[in-house]
Amino acid sequence: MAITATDIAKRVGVSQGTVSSVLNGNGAKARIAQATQEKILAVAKELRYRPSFAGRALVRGRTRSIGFLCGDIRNPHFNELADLAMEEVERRGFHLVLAVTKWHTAKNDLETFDNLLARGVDGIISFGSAVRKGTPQYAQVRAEQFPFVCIGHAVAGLPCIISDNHPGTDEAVRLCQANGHRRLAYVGLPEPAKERPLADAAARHGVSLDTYHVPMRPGQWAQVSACAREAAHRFAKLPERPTAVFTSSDHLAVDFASGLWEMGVRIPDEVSLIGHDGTAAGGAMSPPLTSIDFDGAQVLQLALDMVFAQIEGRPAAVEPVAVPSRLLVRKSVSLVS
Amino acid sequence: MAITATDIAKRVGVSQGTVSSVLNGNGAKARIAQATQEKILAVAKELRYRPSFAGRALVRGRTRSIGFLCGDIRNPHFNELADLAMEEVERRGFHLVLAVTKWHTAKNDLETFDNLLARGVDGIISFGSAVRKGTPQYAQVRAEQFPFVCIGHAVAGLPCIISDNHPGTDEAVRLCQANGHRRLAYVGLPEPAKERPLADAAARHGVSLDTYHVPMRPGQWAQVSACAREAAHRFAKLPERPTAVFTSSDHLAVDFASGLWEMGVRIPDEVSLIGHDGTAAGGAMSPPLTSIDFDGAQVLQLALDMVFAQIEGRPAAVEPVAVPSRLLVRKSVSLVS
DNA sequence: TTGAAAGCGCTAACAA
DNA sequence: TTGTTAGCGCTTTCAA
Repeated sequence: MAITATDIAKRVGVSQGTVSSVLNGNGAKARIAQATQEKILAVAKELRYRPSFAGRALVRGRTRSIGFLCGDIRNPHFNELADLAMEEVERRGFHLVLAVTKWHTAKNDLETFDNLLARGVDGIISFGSAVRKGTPQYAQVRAEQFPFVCIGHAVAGLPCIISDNHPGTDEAVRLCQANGHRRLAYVGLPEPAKERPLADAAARHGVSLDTYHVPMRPGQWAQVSACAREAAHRFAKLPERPTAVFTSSDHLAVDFASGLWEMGVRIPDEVSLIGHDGTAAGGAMSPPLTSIDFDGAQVLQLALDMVFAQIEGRPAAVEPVAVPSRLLVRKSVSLVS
Repeated sequence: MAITATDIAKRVGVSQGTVSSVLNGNGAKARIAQATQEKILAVAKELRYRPSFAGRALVRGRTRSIGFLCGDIRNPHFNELADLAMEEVERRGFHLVLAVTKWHTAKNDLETFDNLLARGVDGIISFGSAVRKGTPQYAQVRAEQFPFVCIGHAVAGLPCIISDNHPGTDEAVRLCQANGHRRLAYVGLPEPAKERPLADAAARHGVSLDTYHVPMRPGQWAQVSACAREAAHRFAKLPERPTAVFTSSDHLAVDFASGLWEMGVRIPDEVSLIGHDGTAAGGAMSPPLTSIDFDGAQVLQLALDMVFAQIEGRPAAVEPVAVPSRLLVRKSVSLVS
């Protein structure tokens, strides 16, 4: 069994309460004799004492941990964000608990959310859209004022941060247009928040837009790669191909590009490619991927500020905060051949 | 405040102990009346009761969570493994708590390990090499018989799983040799476990081997990408380039390939590339990366079996378990031009 | 300057 | 069939 504060107390010959005060740095406040303090500290170190997480959490009513709910930790969009979040959260003395839903189903999303709650996290940052009006979880979060922030989806009545994809998308379409592209394509999951700005921009700049939804049913999440690859194969065989492809994510773009490569279609010479999310992983592609970025660092900072504010009792605004996207120009768009 | 078992007890008009029994499925064993059980269950659901994590952990002495200690969650090797681990661990009713060290320093590695302990995890799977003979952590793990498994590094006296890189590396070198390659290169971190088998195989197959260590000092971990890219730039300018490059990881290979692309050097036409770890991310490169795989799924399964065995009180073997690597042939190796 | 004690929410053994 | 009780390890207040 691990060693407890009581063990130390016995060794030093003081009460457990005294040990607790000293170990929490309240020795001075509690007016414990210097000598006693030193002895306690020494014994604690010698025995490699570490306070019981559970004991502490129980009495404090806090676990000092934040839940991070996302669809897939393999997706660079999420693992890069998780990485950032971990760093920041730890800087604040908290831990990050990851939970991935694999986007099986909305039901699974909610279950994962419940899991996180069961895990005793003090707040949740969610990239899913499951916690929405009408679900018991939504009611609970509101009733308990549970610290919560949703990123990427507007949830009425709850704090959330959404990306305004218009500016970045418009820039991207303009770039394509300037490079002579007249036929664009969207390849990816059905995502109105990304497709609408694209359709708008295409119309505005007088270029056509074809849409190829990657077929992904619930439970198929593991096969994104395969789907994107197949989509690329089909795309390559199209009689008259669009010359620039917008994908719903960098993650998908990687596989799509690989699929094109297999078909002998080269980027950016034969097809230009534009991703979404502005991940570092996109930047490490061959060629580096031009992408519609949403400034993850800023969004995350905002999100964390919002959860921590709630944890500290300051309520967060519930009007969606919109962060404008912008184009991250790299090397996957070129003059149409 | 969240709702407690006592709240339910009051509402139903029974004792808190009764509520606890029923909610833990011990209603029958405790011979609680059917009607009472139903009432309790109903109220619990209505109030969306969730047992306090801390309370439960305290009395059980377990948090039902496993720590996953790795260097970098952006590295596909780790995030793919973490993904697998999460799934399996959750299947067993546990949670996975991630902790990344960024490989700053050994000291940081140990601190992160301590963090995980402080977090109250019931066991740790570590990809770091910090917990080694001589450290207090090592002593503690042994003294407390703390459930622990190290992957990738042999730790005397502690359960560990290492990869025997010889078979896969030999296959890879043979493949290169058969394709006409006479000059190989190793690009990556100094990693004897990978370099030695490579040197052996090169000698055995009569091909030369140059070594280019990517300069990475502690704290520079964030710049792997930049380093790999620069290494590629330097490599591209070499007067007489080796024709096949072995990297220390798929992660690094991605950036190295991108760097080569920028210099106009094409894979596999001008340079063949072989990665390490056999990640899905490598398979999504253009071209798909041939890689020395170590069967992460099997290793992880083994590792989890070992931690869970220890958690359940069965001690695990402390002789290193070696898993042979094998070559994952994809499309980044071709005939030398 | 320190000890004693209450109580956080829960489980489990034992009474009633 | 159900209630009571004793802790789990900790923080914190109040006494001594």
